[in-house]
Amino acid sequence: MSRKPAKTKGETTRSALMEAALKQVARGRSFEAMSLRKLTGSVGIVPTAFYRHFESMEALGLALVDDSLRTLRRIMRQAREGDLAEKQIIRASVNTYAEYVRANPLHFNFVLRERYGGVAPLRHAIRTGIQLFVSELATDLGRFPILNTWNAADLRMISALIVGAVMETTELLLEAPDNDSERFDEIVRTSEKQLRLVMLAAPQWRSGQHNPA
Amino acid sequence: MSRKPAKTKGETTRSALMEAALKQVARGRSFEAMSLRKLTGSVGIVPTAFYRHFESMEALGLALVDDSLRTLRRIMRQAREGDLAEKQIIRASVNTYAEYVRANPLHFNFVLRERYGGVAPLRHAIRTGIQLFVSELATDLGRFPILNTWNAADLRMISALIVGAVMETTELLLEAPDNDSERFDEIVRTSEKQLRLVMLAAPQWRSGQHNPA
DNA sequence: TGTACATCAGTGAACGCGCGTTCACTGATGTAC
DNA sequence: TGTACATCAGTGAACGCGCGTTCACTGATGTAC
Repeated sequence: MSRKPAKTKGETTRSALMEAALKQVARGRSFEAMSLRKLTGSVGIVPTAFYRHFESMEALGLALVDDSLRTLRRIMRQAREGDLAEKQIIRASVNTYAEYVRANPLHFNFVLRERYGGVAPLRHAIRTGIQLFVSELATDLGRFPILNTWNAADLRMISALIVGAVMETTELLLEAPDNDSERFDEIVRTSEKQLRLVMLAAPQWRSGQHNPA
Repeated sequence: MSRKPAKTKGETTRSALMEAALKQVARGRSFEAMSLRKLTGSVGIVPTAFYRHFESMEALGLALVDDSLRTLRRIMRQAREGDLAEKQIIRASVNTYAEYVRANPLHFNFVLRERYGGVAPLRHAIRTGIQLFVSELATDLGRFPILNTWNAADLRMISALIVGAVMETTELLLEAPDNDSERFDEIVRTSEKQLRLVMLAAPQWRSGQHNPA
């Protein structure tokens, strides 16, 4: 027996509630419009039992944001530990990322949808999380040879451009039918091209060229 | 008296309902979670009078999508009629666009939010509309000297990259406080830089360079 | 210009329904000694 | 190992509330002649 034994009954119900909520969002329902009664019904408990696990729907939502952002942080860390010098770094990163999205569709979907959702605390937590990614990516990009002379503002600018493009790509990946691997490859190749294009410009960038201070 | 006389009472109530709904969405409420009773209450009519103007909430939503996409189409057309040869075309376009967003925040906000919303028909109508913009932009970009040798797939690729970046910019513009013109300028300048960066890469792009067929 | 009628926008009572939340309860599992 | 007690997850009745929608109505505005 390990020190982390099987989940207690309460823990499994708790995660069943979270998973059911993620699936509802993936089916198109916004978290704001989700009903506590339907949610508990779908995991086979009585409505009042919900409160054994969460103080409120909002608390459930914040737990989902936490989990989802943790998933995103994991792929960021993984990318950061990759080989900077690798020749095909863009292709490798895009491939890794796309596989990861396919492996964790519910978390990526939740973040993309609820970033614009109607529940303010969730929306703000997600926005803050994404802003953090943009900052971290900016720092990471600054370590690339072709970008290490860039100032902080420009690194953030290119970082925001990349994050925006990657979010659109993620959207497309999530929409693609699960079994359509041709569509999947097409999206991945387009995303790779977009990043290559952006990076192609980097060496000749001069920050103020048309915009002298 | 003109040939287009003052709106009838019904027409003003109808647009009051639409405007009130747009404002609710701008305040953070998602359209899916909006209540017919609160909406009618906010324009000073009884709930049942709603049906004098729309068959259902969904019909209201679709009317809002129509209006909002029309607003977007207007700015696209305006951009298309601009001078292609103009030296500072990127700066001019970004400035025009940003002013336009500031002048029509409710429509832009509605499109950005409900693109991910929970009401499927609205979401799909918006998605289709945006895809159309991407295609049109691709066509327009193909007329630029530095891009006129590009193939259709690559034009769509760069077009999607640009639309993604512009949507993120729009998001930032909508979030900025109305009176903070410094913040407004900062967002506009960053957007301009992003587009300049993308265009800087264009002349040396070779479609298959790391991806031979 | 006056009259008769149709259309239109809004009213208010009423309905059945699903909602979140309260409460006192039950029975299973875990812990102390 | 056995017993007593505490904790925990789930139950089910009950509540008051806001919801969308129905219906028959009213009174103002528009139209035909």
